[in-house]
Amino acid sequence: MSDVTDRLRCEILSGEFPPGTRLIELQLTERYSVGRATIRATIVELSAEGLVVHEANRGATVRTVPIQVAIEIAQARAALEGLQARQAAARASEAERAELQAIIRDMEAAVDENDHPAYSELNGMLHRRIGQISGHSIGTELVANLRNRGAHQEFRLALKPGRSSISLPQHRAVVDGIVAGDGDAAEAAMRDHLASVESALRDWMS
Amino acid sequence: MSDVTDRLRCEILSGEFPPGTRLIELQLTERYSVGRATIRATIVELSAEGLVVHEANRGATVRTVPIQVAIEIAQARAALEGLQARQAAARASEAERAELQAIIRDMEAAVDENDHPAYSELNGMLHRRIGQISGHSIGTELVANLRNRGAHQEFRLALKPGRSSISLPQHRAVVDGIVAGDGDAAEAAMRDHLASVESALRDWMS
DNA sequence: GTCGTCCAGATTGTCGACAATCGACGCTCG
DNA sequence: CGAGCGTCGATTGTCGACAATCTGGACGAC
Repeated sequence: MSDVTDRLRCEILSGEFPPGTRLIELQLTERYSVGRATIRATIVELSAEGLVVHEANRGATVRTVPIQVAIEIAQARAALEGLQARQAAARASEAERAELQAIIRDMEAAVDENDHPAYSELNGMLHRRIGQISGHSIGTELVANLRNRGAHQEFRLALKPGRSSISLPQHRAVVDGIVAGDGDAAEAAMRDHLASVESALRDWMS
Repeated sequence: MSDVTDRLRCEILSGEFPPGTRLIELQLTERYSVGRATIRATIVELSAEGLVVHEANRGATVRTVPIQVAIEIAQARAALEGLQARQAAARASEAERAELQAIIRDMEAAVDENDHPAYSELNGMLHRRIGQISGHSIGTELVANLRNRGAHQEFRLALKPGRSSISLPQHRAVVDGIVAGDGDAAEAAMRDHLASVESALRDWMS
């Protein structure tokens, strides 16, 4: 919608407004130099995206995502992205298959060089690209929503040492399934991958 | 949020505003006797729910759902509700298992009496209840969203003669799996059920 | 006759101001 | 000294008005 919506969303995701922060309309008005009506619209929108909660007459706060809900998010993503992986296996063109393999190669290089930011970026790109290739617009939309909600936790998880060496072979399995046109394998690999994210979150619970 | 949001959502779902209708803010203002700011907020909200599309400087229209997208909705629901059915099988209390069986019995009665509205209502209640029992808040939220978006098509599909006699045994299989505590069976049955919805939609495509 | 331009009406985007509501502080009373 | 109540500041909900933008049709040039 408005440019302001993107900016606020970005600042929430980057941790500028930590979870639990109250979003006071007047403060945001002067921060972004727009009227309150605009701020109001962005808050309603981000509320629908699940990034903020908006109680009547009590204003909006940045959503705090309990570990339990982060686990649910990972489960829902497993279900939806598994579906996407299956369809991507059936629909990917030759060029797209090569592109996915190239991303995997870049990820291997990033792991070798211990370049965590690059790996994280490639990770996001791989998931997004598979969604696009699947052609599943609804799934892509819902997954983007879920990714927003879980961004904070995923960010922390990615920093855990040794995490990338666990997830890399799982990603490779997903891409192998898609390249081979084996929808069952691709879906299973994707669900495995996100199940491993889920169990890592459970460990983190303590 | 506002009471107006619920009213407008209801009227869209009931067909008062058919897909493609332009939603003009001034008309809605006088229809609901509220200011334009309120209407604006409800439109942003319904837009986020996917019920209406809202192009910049061009206003809002009731979303038209092409058959292709309706199929995607059914697929995404299959993935998410399959997950819910699995978890419901693991978590349902004795009372809840009995409740689900009671709904199935009521559905059988509705089919016997050819009471389509009652069957449709029970159908919705069964799916909703399974979502609640699963305790999966994220999944429940996403499924509610998807149900809204596909409401028109599902409505037409439900009117198709003989449809209930196909879907009833599928529903029974889902509940049987949950009652038996067999998560795999419950998930498979739910996915089967929504796959059959998908193929019915594909038939309807012609 | 057709294309491009321009104008008028309609509709949306944004703003500032007022009314309604909530939370907290301080005060009084038991 | 503690509980209940009233008041006050802060924040949100709503409204009307103005500015910006888009749509459709009329007009004129080629």
